[in-house]
Amino acid sequence: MAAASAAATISKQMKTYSISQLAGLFGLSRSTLLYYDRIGLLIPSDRSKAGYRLYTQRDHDRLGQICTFRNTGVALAEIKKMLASDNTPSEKILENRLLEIGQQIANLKSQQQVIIRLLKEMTRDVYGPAIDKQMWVKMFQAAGMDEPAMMKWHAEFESRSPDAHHDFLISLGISQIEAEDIRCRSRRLLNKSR
Amino acid sequence: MAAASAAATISKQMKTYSISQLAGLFGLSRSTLLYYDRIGLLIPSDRSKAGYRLYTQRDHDRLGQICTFRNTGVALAEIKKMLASDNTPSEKILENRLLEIGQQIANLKSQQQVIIRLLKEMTRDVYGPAIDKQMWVKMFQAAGMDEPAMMKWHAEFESRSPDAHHDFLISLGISQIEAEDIRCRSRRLLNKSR
DNA sequence: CTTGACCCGTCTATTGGTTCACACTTTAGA
DNA sequence: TCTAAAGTGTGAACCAATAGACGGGTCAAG
Repeated sequence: MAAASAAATISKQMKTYSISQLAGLFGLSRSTLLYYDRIGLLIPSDRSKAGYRLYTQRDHDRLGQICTFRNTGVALAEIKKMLASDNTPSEKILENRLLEIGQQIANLKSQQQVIIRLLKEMTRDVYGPAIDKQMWVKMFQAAGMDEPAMMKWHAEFESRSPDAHHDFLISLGISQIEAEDIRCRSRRLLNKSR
Repeated sequence: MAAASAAATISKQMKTYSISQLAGLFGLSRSTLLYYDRIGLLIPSDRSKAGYRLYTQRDHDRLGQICTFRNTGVALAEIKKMLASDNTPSEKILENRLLEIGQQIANLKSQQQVIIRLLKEMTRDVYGPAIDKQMWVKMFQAAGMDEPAMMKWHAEFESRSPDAHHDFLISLGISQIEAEDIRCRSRRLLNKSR
């Protein structure tokens, strides 16, 4: 029993990390590790005689896993479950998360639409009906959209409501011909991708 | 002064809404309106003699605006600012939000990548290296991906790391020829969109 | 006048932490 | 060896944006 205990107990020679050390290693704050301890997600294997948390290599590895799952946006409670039962009910959780992400992206995209509509209205009020195409491009670029993203956006707009897309393009002061060109390219992109 | 007061005061005949009525009208909960009152975002213009909140038509309209901005995901504090100064410093806020949304979408997409990588590893561990193509398609479909979305995903994978994409396709038990076909189509889609 | 539906304010819980206050321990330099 | 700084412990409060429960007051119909 003494031998078993010796094997099970954390060896004194083993390398341990203090809370701030470990946090720094993973780019987390001390507070976060305190929090993980509190919610039982990562409880340090040992304490110093003064009560300081001592994280072992195993704790270090576990935190690595936690960070990996955290990067998927899975809730901490779910991560805890996944690490507890180490076979693979994890799959379901990850698949659910994949589904969630899809919905969230869809939400964000619809928010984009709303904002763009609002900005369009506001700029029309202020600058008159003829808004510069330039200005829109600048605005989209400021929003992190690059050329392909803008093309994709046009394609989506075109598929969602072709008439509104046409009106929108015309409202930018773009010529009929150029507008038709953009719509045509949008439709082609759309056809390619389905 | 009596006349001015009469004009400024809320007329007794004016149609008013109770808190639950108004909430129902906009698909919100009573708690939400209570909260909006507490943070000063929407304070009812009047109270009944028993202290009940009475929302006027103007309150109703203001809530409409609030809901519109809420649909853009702008924080309530920002909405409050926008409604307070009614010219257009709102633009900056909306543009910032547009930027934020772009970042959030990028985050979510990277989360997707992480999950897909994890799921791939897990399924390989459990079912051996030869995973069914069928299974992946089913999994993606469960995640809300349709054909065009899957094609887009392949295109992204191809652009991000062509070798890994190739390995991935082969690992699904897909023939060299079919894999080449998919990669080729991915590249074409990619070229079209940039 | 009673009943049931509605409303009141207040309190708690949620997620993933962050920040604060205050006391104790460790470590470094003088 | 003393002291000051840095590190650590605990517990609590705070953030957004609600949701729900509580005990008690109010309103309309029967």
